[in-house]
Amino acid sequence: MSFAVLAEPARRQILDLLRERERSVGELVDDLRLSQPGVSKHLRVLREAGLVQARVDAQRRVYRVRPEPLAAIDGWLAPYRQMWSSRLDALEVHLAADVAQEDS
Amino acid sequence: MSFAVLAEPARRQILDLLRERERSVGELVDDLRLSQPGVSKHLRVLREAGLVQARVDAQRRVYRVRPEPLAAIDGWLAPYRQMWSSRLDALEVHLAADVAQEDS
DNA sequence: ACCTTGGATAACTTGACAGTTATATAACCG
DNA sequence: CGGTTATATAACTGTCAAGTTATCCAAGGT
Repeated sequence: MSFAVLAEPARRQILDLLRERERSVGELVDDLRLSQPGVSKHLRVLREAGLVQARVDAQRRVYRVRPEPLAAIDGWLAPYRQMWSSRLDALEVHLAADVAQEDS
Repeated sequence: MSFAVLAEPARRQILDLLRERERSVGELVDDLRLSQPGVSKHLRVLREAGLVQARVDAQRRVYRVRPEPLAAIDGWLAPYRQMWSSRLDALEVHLAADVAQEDS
């Protein structure tokens, strides 16, 4: 699972940037206060995790997001999502009950 | 965001175990091939991230999951979820079109 | 052909963290 | 009380990963 890949803030930021639109490495370097090799290294990790994909445009590599691997994370999260949403539901019921009490 | 906390497989495993039912540290040690101080250390990280909560029962500390902080991760994931689900939709449409073509 | 641009890779340094053993703390039990 | 159980913390070690600079490679432009 790619949790470890996403643990790095710079990599999440890269994904967020690429989510808007695809970008070349140089554009990412401008946005990410980080050296060019640093960006390339993160991109490599993301590429090997299948989270981004590079297209060659002359001397540039233009990267874009591939969201599919994130489904695994979403899957891990799913049972917990039920937990916190049911707790929210319970909270709502509780609050509603309080309001009802105020009426009496 | 607690991505870094979840990057550690042992910590995800602890959460998964606690999701079934609350457990004492000792029970977790039995399940997680890991030394007792190792487990305690992971529990500390999880506790400080608000992902687990300890209840005192005599000499034991019984831990249980607090799923709320995972909502932040879910929130980060949300826009990507749209991306991959819309891609799946597109795939379905594509497959449906293929089937339709076979009919002709 | 030469120089420049855009990225990737290499080599290195450093810091963080997971795991360990040993020890402290605290509550229960006889 | 004294011993035992349950957990936390301390101190240490080793590994790994992120960041850096320097270098390589490929493609473009003139």
